[in-house]
Amino acid sequence: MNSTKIKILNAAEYLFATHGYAETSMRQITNRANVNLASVNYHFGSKKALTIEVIDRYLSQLMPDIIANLKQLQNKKEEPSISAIFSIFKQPLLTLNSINDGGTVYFLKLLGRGYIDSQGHLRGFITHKYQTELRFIRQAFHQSCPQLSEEELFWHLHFALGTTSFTLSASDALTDIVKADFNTELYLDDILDRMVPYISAGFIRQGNLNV
Amino acid sequence: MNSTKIKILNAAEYLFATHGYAETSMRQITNRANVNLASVNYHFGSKKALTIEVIDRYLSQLMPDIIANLKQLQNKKEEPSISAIFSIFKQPLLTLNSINDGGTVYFLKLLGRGYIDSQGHLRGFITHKYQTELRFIRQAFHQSCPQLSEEELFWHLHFALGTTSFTLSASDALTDIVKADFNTELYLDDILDRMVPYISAGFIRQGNLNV
DNA sequence: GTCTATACAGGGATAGAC
DNA sequence: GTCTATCCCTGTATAGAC
Repeated sequence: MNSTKIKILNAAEYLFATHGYAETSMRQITNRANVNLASVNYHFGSKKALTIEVIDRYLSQLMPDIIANLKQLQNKKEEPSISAIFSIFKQPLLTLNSINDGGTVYFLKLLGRGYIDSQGHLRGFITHKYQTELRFIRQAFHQSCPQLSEEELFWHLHFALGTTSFTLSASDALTDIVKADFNTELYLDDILDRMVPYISAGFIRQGNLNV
Repeated sequence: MNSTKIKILNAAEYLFATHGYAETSMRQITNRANVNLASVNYHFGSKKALTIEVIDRYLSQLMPDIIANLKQLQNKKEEPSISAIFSIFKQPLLTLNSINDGGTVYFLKLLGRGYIDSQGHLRGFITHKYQTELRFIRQAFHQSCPQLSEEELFWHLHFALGTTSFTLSASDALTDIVKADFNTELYLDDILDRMVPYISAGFIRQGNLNV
């Protein structure tokens, strides 16, 4: 149990999610973690590698959970509802809160920032390390919803991921705008409540799934 | 006619689009533009301000195109569908790509970054300069889906922006995956075609309205 | 193995001479 | 407007202490 690594991961996760990747310096991270500056490079190799490990801490728990839920769904004979499909992701995502308080939001924020920010290094890492899991997810979805082609599902899942991670990444800014323009005080729950129907609609229309 | 400003803008635009924002240094920009390092800060104030002006060169071309297309659509007698409105954005966006290689993707990446950025300088600039254009666009959407309140429309439009920015940020990788796994050759054009129905679906309240 | 102090090159920004 | 010199901060590498 290396406590320095974990202290760095926790500090980096918080700072990356709240201030952004580029706006967070190694010195800020190590100050917050109460460790020496050089320990980041000793334990992780580079700032970029640290970013990936921060996200992978969540992914390594998320992926097996999703696969397990998918296999469970495949065992049932009936055609799955759209809400059943979403709960495949919902429960594993909420479980991330057990790793670290607010973990679910951190993960989705970091994913969004990482996808848009980095030169595709995060993407490359994920598609390489979780190659088999990602393929399994697509194939399982295809078997469960034969009315959508595997390729259509691939795109739909990515669109949904985009909506989710972008919205959460920008959630602070968006709630500020809404407060200024519409005088409405919104919290994360409210945003999610607005987002879920939007995401679902994109699946229902083309797929003709039962709600 | 200040040629130094334009030389800097051209160099920055190219380098930002090909190597990314963070990976492009002021010294690279000024070397490519054959101007002095300090001239960037003299003419633009900061690297961030330069970025905003680079984006604005895209915006200043995009906005009139979109408005023109919208007005053309409104001249037709029938009520325009949501997907028809979204298709309005497609051609102007792709035009950015023909002006500068990778322009479409880079513009949307920067737009996404600007919205994720909690400081919101880019957001403030856009909403101020393109006030009337943005209001016109919002009104067009409001006419096509009057069942959505202004606040709901705000969120839906940002969900759509998130899907677009996120997806196109990864578009090169996604087309690679699709080619490898499904043996389908896709271009930016095709991705937008797949995205429009998905984005539009979220604007339609379950069951009614023309798609 | 782990941690610390420190050196270094490259980053953006700026003051002042021209 | 333009240029030089310089400032402080960044990520990274390394030598040496525990």
